[in-house]
Amino acid sequence: MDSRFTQLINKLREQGHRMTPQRAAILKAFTENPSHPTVEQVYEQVRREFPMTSLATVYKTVAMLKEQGEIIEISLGAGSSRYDAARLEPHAHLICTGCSRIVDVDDSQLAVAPEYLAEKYGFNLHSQRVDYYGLCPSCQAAGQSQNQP
Amino acid sequence: MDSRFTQLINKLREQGHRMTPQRAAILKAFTENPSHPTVEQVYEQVRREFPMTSLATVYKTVAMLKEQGEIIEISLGAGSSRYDAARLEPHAHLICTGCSRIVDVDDSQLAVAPEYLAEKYGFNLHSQRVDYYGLCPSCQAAGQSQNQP
DNA sequence: TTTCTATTGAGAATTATTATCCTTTACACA
DNA sequence: TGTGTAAAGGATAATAATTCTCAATAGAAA
Repeated sequence: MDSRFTQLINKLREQGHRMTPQRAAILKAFTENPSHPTVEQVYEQVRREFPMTSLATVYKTVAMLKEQGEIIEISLGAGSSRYDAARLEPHAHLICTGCSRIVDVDDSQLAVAPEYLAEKYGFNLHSQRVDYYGLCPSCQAAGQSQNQP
Repeated sequence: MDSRFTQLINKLREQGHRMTPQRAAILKAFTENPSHPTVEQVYEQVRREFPMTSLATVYKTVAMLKEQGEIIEISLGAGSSRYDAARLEPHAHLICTGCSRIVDVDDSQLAVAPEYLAEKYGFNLHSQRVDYYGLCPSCQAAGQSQNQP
């Protein structure tokens, strides 16, 4: 079974997108980083291998992935957006308001009722976002104050 | 029983916050507008009554309300954040990716498992965000394309 | 009233993201 | 293996949202 990275490369190629070394490195960075990185973080990572890469290229790649529904944007209101391209199956996030850590949560209990809502309100749903905000164990221990999301 | 607006005014007063006419108007605009307005929209509304009000004042008020946990920010990645200060009870949103309309959803089925997660992952949760993205009935009828959130 | 300090207003500054525009290059096809 | 062409890249300017700054104003407690 192919990795998410390989699958994504193939899918994009089939759709007629060109595969440049920069683009492949960006895709690799996004799909293989489980910490929900920012554009800036991916940019730094890619630059270690391709030092001439432009930040604009990372943004353009993100825009393309969004169009394809292959990346999920987690915008927290303040600072840069975080991205989740490692996994597409619907899942929830635990977001620490102390240190901004984002933890993925897989739980059958969480994938609730989109089809029920679709019927009740007439919406045709295509994606979802379920985030819980709070303090992670280490920030609780450190006695961090709770900033709002 | 007092309105959300009145309750909020009282709570803030008790906490030692001063109540200026601008601030009261901003609070009223946020708490009594059910359409999840942006800062800019509240600013426009408040200016009709107090034309000298500054946009910065609205932002400062939002920051204060965030600190108090009295407003929920819905940042959509592109454009301005939307705010929900009309109701604090946990509820979900149906967000139309065609016209950006945000519909509140009250449903017991949706308030899932925070305490369960808190235990499992050791997080101390204080708020949540449950958003479903899709097309509202009128955008479906209009054949709008589905932009990602 | 007076005093004290939170709050305001106006605009500058900052930050993230998008747009521009010219160059480079992936890739289909000869 | 070349070649044409349009997609993609790079550098930087532009835009948009939000935050900061600081002097002036005005709640509210005494």
